[in-house]
Amino acid sequence: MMALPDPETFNLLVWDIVRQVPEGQVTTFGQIASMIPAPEGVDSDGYSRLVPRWVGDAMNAVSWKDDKTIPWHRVINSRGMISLPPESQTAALQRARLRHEGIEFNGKEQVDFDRWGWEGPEMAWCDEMGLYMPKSLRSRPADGPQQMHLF
DNA sequence: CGTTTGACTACGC
DNA sequence: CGCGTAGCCAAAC
Repeated sequence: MMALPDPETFNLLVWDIVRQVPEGQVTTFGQIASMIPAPEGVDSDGYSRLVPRWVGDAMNAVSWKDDKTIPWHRVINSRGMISLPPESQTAALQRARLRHEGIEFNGKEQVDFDRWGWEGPEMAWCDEMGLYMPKSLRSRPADGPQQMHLF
């Protein structure tokens, strides 16, 4: 698919991906970056090495104008934390929105990816967009708030 | 123009 | 584990 597009086009693509993240789930800058093919090819494990920092730039542009069609608050860093300055107004807004969607933070202000991490978009959508399927952020099946007994 | 600075990550002590 | 560092490239200084 396309080589690395100009920044404007790149942002549009990133925003399209972010729009796929369902309410009540989170993704990371790195996970999004790994979906986008880079001109220099892919890693040994099949994923592109696109600089996740650009994804951060794209998110910064959104939160600035607070485009309501883009759930920018669902994008956090690989440590499971909000990546904005902790004291900033924007960080507070992001945290409030995530809490409102039922996402919890542990004592270290981290989100548990095993419970709220996005597993990526539908494969059909990726094919259509010419993107890689990302690795799931979950290392084990999500155990809901209360797990169900099978007898 | 050279420098500095990022909503980042992976890796090594 | 936690913290420091190197590597990334575009944008702002």
